[in-house]
Amino acid sequence: MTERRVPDKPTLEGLEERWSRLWEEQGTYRFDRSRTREQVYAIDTPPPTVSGTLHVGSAFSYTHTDILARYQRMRGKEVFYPIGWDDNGLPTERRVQNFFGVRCDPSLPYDPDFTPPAQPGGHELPIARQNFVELCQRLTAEDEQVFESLFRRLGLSVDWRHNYTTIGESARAVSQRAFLRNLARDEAYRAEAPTLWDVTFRTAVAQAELEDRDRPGAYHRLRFHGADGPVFVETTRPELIAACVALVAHPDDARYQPRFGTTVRTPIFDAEVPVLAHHLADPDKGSGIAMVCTFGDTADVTWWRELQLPTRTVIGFDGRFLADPPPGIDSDSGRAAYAKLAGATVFTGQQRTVEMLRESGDLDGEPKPIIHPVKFYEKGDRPLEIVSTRQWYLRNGGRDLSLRAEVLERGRELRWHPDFMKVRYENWVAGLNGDWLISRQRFFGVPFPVWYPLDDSGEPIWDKPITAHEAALPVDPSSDVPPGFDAEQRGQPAGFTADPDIMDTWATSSLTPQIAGGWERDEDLFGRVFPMDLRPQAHDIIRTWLFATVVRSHLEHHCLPWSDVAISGFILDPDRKKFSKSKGNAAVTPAGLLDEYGSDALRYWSASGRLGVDSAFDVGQFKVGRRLATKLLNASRFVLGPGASQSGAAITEPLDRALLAGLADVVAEATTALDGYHHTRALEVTESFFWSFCDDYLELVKERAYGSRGEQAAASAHSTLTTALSVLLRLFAPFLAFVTEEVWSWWQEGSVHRTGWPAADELRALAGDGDPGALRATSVALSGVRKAKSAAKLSMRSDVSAVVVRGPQRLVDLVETAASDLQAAGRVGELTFANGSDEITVDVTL
RNA sequence: GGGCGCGUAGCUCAGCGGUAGAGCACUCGCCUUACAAGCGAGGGGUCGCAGGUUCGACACCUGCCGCGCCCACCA
Repeated sequence: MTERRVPDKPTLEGLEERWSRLWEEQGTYRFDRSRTREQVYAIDTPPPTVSGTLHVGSAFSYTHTDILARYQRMRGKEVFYPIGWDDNGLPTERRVQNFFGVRCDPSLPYDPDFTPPAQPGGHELPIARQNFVELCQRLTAEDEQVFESLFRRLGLSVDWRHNYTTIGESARAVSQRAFLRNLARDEAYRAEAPTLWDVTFRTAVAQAELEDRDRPGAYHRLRFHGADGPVFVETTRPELIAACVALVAHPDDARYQPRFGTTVRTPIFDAEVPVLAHHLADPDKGSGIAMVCTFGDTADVTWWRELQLPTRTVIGFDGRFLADPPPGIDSDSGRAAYAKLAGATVFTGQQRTVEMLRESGDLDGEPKPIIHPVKFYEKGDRPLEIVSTRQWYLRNGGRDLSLRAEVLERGRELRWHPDFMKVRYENWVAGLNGDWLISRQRFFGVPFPVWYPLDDSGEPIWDKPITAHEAALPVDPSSDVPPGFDAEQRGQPAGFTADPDIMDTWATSSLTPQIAGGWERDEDLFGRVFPMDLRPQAHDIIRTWLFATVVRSHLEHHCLPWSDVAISGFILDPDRKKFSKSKGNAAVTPAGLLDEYGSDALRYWSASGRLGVDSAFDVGQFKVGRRLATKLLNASRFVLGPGASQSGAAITEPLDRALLAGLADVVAEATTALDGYHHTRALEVTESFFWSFCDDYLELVKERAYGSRGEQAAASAHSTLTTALSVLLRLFAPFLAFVTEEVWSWWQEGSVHRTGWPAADELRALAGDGDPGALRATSVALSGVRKAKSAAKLSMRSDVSAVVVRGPQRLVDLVETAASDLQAAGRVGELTFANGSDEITVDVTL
């Protein structure tokens, strides 16, 4: 046995610093890339958005992943556990804007000597795109340091050498390469179409980034003028009358059947629009006839497309009314009315429109206030508009039903933990209403590796894009020159121009298995890790990250990107609302919690949350976790304390064998649970066994271990204690990474996290004929003795003159095998046994 | 409107066809050579409601109620 280094006063303080440093120095979690795919367990870790502070919910779910990683590593798998930072995209842009008080103005020239203002001023300072991107890189680099140190402190067993960022060179190259291949296979295409548009950020957004929010609105009942009398239409968006291109009612609606094929004139603007039939019109909504505008909502888009209506655009990219009226408004009165709206915001435009409607008498009655859902960009704070723009799309099954069936099938192939989360994927895919819009009119992201030739008058030829060579990736088309051109030809007639857009951040993060795995960069590595084993993530991004990753892998590799997905729940406020840091005291930030309770306590709290289940934040679990970790230190000190040198001795005592037999059952159950991704169950059975190990077994064998019954009986106890401790430490290791490593280091060589997971059959061999029931029954008897002392308000140390143990013969026999231990633990003078009722009871004579 | 999940002790949650469980909180004890940031003992629940299946239901089925979330072309 190796030398023991058991401290006199074991403590949790300082363990995190010490062990995270040693793990790094010793390369404990380094991936051994000589292993084959079959020997590897590869994890596609979510790259967190580095936007200042980590949410407790993230600490929660990242710990789930780490538990699985540590388990697989102990099972003998070589775990590929990289991590990345999601730094590209709008969150970073916003943070940079606020942090430095700047905004990106792409029309400005690059200033190589630019330094940001020391104090952000009252208004945002416009700076060049390149200067802006440099600030983004500078700030994210700082944020990433903070995140890395926090994750190390959490004890995540990632291999930090495989760190990547979504704005980094390899991520840009992978994103661009995958895009070029999509383009070559006609999976990516460029089209001009009505687009969901955020007027604050002035960018297109995708269906997956929408959310509904309830907002106040009002039904306005408008009078349209027809040859056969007025038609009344109810609308929440009267300001779009100028964009009206038709009225639609249901084909079966008798009220409007006579009108089909006729035209009416719009109020105020006096434009002529047809009355048409379409099955999507709902006779029960409003007056049963809807005003089709270009574009008020997605239903308008459907009608516009299916009824082949003209386009009358009134809202610009900035969310304001365009300067000139759309086609169709020809009368002087109509043009005059429009002039009152030109340049106004949507809100103001509505107010002015209502005023004009009142004046003209075309508002029937008063507006009826309602609360109704309005579509927002999830990161925006103004309602989305729909404008017609030219954008890049990626086919994802939104339009092509056979592709949709394929990606649905991929979803079914995937093993979901928990299984019911699969429904969200299927709901989402079934509800897709278009392909994936991947271009964004923003600045800090991966540019499209594409240029356009300019014709002789300097206009881009959009349908003849010039693509970069894969070998040149990553490229920045705004500074790099396309194949076959000179730099001087940029912007010149017959020259070229860069695609101005960047990719949606999900267009990059949907390729994390390829980025982390070295696709087309390190094919040897890629072959050892792809397709991966596990995608861990939360349920809010099933429709984005998970789905998009499945699509990219399906298109490029014709397979799933991973075999299993583990979905973590959310952490909610104690009042069941979504957790908000703003309520905030520092103790609910991960750093604050780590300061107060330590990593193992935080890991314990995380581990007690099942996959897929949202849980209320409860500081109680932190206390329990910390107590467990402390208990582990103290119990280990006893097990490894003086006299504990006879490990390896024969385990002869029935009680000892009973303990090991029970532990074998625990190992079996924990193993099954973890194999099935039920980490909470594994922790629960281990923890419960451990507490009874401490409270009952340890107390029962204490005297014997001190030598009260001679060397052989003591040796049996010590051998059992050290064997059990070794097993328990390994069962706890995935959960309590620090304290188990600390105790392991007192008496073992190497890291507990690189030792083998315990085997139930080896323990059973040691346990021989041991019966777990013997320990259970003896514990019940001991408890009876304690109860008698407690009722008499005596110390547990006080002597008892006589005890009779009664119960069914079989159980009494089992207790009798541990008679001396029971006698010693209970300080019982005379111990006798008798047949009795159907359970163990004790008669105590104090 | 459709779907998913949840509703068990004051709180956070396990359980699951055979007489209700844990931790926290609470009460009462105990300085006990691993641990007083500890240990021992105890009180506390008609398992959301109503039907049904069954010898037996907290568990299975049906319907309701409540909470949360996802999805939906929401004029």
